[in-house]
Amino acid sequence: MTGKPFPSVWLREPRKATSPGRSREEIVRAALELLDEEGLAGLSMRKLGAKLRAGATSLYWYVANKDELLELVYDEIWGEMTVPDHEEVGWRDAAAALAYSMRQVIVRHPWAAEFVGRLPALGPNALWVANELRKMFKAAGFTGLDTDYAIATLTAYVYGMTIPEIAWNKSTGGHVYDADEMRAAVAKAAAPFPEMLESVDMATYDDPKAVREIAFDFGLVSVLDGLERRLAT
Amino acid sequence: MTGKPFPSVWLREPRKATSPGRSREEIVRAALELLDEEGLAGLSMRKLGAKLRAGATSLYWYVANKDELLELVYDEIWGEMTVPDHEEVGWRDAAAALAYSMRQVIVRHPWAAEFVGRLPALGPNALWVANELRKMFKAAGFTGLDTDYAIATLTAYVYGMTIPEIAWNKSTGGHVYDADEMRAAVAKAAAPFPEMLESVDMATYDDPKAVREIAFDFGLVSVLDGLERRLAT
DNA sequence: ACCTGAACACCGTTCAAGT
DNA sequence: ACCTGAACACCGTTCAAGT
Repeated sequence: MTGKPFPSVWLREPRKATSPGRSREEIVRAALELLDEEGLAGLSMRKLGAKLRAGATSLYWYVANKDELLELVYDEIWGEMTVPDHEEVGWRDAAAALAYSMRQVIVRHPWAAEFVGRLPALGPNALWVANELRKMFKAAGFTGLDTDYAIATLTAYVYGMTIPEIAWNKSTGGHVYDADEMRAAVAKAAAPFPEMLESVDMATYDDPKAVREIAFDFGLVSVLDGLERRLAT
Repeated sequence: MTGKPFPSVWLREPRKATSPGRSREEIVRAALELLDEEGLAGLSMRKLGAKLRAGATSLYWYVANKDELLELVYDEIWGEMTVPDHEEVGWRDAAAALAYSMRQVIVRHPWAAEFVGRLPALGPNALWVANELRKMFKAAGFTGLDTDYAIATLTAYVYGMTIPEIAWNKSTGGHVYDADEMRAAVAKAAAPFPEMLESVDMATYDDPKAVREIAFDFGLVSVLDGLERRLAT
């Protein structure tokens, strides 16, 4: 009963509802900007302080530490999701649209890809999205724990497809590489594995962005098909 | 033709095949130990140097920088995968077993969960696993780019299911919380979302580990069913 | 060929002191 | 109630100097 308290920003009261000068919201907004511009490694309390024309240590009045600030910013991005009305378009299209939106949010905030493995999404916006998914899958016919499993499966797919894609983007540094050059590099790396070479010859490196879209679709259809099959039995 | 070189450890030659005193392998092994014990944030070049009874800066002779070292260690863990023979057990069981093994590897090295979003897995061990998956899916009947898409779908599922699980483990700090306490916390957080409360009443928090195993199975079966359906048409 | 220590430009966070 | 600067214990990395 009186165990350790579960540690998360979301279970503590904010220091104040509002305040005249700086505020939690202002800090979170500035942090989000800095993260989008410079990435997770580019955010420091000192830089953030400077951006707000304040001493780095002033922020500690509004936020317990950097991790807590990141939790707040992380939840912020899930507020950007566009969630379709499943009663209009049907559960399957709604779930697919939500998956696309989720992918978009992560692509728009690449630092989030690194953050998924660090702290769980427990903020109000994340809960809102989870709840919308729940409504969709319940409408689809899932009951009991199966609803949770179905939600986890879909979101897992989106995370797992998007996170390594972001990692790839980072390693190429946003720079678009020449298709032939890329092919040559992959051919060299894949040399010990003859089965892999065939895919190198293919169109993959001419329009990587298009291929990724198709890949995402392929997997999404597969996952939704698979989930639908759970309903039939 | 003469564009920027694609930047990755794997495309450069190591400084030397072997060396008498310290070696790349020794450094990578020590780094892996440190990462497993203290996590990604717990690894510093200084600590690693101390562990090897060397100055922190000595390591820079074997490794260009910390990121490159991490790339090397990251590949190391994919060498721990147990890959079944698909000709013996059939492609579907083989793919499932590989998925379990992948999950195990990440659970065993939680720092990897954070790393997936940072740099792509391009090392020899990662390529080996990818190639094994390729053989399985080709045996299943996939052809052309569909083979790549199927591989991406399965691995995405495993990553996406495992990475947030690790994040959750981190936030609870390895400490196992009382089921009732947990229920109360979730109930509070989920208060604005009536649809979510039902799952709080369920058995989820009594044996979270078991529930996660079942969830993983549920999703894995769904994904494999969905992929199998791509073959039928 | 390999290793070292000093040095530089950074970090997150605490805390006494100010207004 | 809010903000500050100094201070502490850290970082990754460079580089001239040693053996």
